[in-house]
Amino acid sequence: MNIDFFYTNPLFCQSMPATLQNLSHLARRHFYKKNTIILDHQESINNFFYILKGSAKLIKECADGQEVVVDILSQDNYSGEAWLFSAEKRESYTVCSVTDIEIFTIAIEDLKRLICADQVLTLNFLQAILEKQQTLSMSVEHLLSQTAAQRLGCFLLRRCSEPHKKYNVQIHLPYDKALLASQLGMRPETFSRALHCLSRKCNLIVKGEDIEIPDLDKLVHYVCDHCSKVFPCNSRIIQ
Amino acid sequence: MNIDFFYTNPLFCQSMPATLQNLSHLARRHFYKKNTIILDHQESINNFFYILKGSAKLIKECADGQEVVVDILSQDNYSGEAWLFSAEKRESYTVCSVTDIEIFTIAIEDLKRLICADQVLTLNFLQAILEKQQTLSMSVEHLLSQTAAQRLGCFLLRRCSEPHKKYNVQIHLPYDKALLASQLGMRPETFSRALHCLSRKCNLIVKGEDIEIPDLDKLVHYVCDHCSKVFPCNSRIIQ
DNA sequence: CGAAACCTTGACAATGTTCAATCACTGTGG
DNA sequence: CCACAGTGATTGAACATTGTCAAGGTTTCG
Repeated sequence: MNIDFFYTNPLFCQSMPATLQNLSHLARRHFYKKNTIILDHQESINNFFYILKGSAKLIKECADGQEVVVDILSQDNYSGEAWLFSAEKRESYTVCSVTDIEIFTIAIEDLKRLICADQVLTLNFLQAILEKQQTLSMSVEHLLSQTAAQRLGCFLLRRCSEPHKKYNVQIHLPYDKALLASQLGMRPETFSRALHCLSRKCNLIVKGEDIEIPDLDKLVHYVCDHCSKVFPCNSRIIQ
Repeated sequence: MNIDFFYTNPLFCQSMPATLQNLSHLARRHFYKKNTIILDHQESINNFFYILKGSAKLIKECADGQEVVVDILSQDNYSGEAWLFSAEKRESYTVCSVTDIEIFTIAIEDLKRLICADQVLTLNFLQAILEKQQTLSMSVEHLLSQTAAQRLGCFLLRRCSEPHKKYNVQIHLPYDKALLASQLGMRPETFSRALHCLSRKCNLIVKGEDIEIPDLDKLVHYVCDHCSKVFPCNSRIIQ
């Protein structure tokens, strides 16, 4: 892959020149159409991947056949780092594109070697993964304590690009309502009702995938009173 | 703190001698009685802590006063690493002892300096935090897809010390049922009913805090069919 | 024994799921 | 251009799960 990417990307750029060189040799670029499996169970265990453009969902499948969307990743998100140091690899997931997508992959073993040989890269990964951990930990808190409508409201708030604009904020939903629903831990029907509930209680105006928030504080009050964080909280999801 | 601890602890022992020396100078040991606040909001932001003996709960408080138990930590667990590299520290929690407890703390800034100066320590932290991340990610999956009874059953399975013993397995609940309930994301009443449900459907025999599982496979079937992992899964919680 | 803490139970309310029906939008072929 | 199929979104009704509140039971410990 083009070395310029690694020279400018925050996760990699501070590494040693030799590391960047190696990365550019070992990373493989891929393009996929919307709704295709981009990493199957086997591949997801052995590869780190980074989204250059587009978004993808991580799907876990249960013994009984049910599928759970455990995460949705967009540009500059990545996954697969979980298996860097773990010998036992019982767990796996399928990665499926949500839009047309451009990614690069690198074999876990190769990445591990590079990380172990470069202190700065190790530190960058440590930092990046701590940020990811905070988002995960927030998800847990929300699933434990918030209703469906509050989780949806929180999602909308985290998509506000200018947190200090308080009136007539415009938002566009980034993907299918059904997919969004599963990310937020609810059925599409519940999602639909939750959105309706927010439009009643917080005066949202919903037009298909476009949502207008006339008075942000109303939504903040409805959502953030039941969360330990203070709006505008860290875990923004602007894409 | 005694340097011997650092020389033998898996998270620290491979670091450079100078690092271990520094750790032992900078770490402060503390003892607390059951049910006391061991780190308040302010302290939890500025300190890494490690449990030497006992257990503690992490509590987040919402704007409306409600409290959520986001995690329960036991011996050799730690927390506070989230703020190692994050400048903005809007989030915080209170740490409260669940048993009599012995911990050591170290100022985040000190730990950060040591980590940045020691490649092996950085790698060890990266590895440890990736393991933590897997557990968190499992929690999300369970909260998204399992019922209260299944989550409880999963907890019980993860406490089985010998995964290959299939019959008449004995388990002891590690703390209050109410606390356990909140960790599993349910009310005490729901917990009580979930336990009752398991005793009916999977033949568990409940005697106060002691539980006997005559036939493990029955429970595994009830719980793990709705999970992407295969029993005995990695995330054990034996204490 | 008696108080306090913890746990359980029942009745009911709130929330979310399931299933079926309908609607809205889009693209296709005639 | 229209009819039609297909997909995604919404709605209603029945149901399942979980939460809430109040009461009563159990255990522990002085």
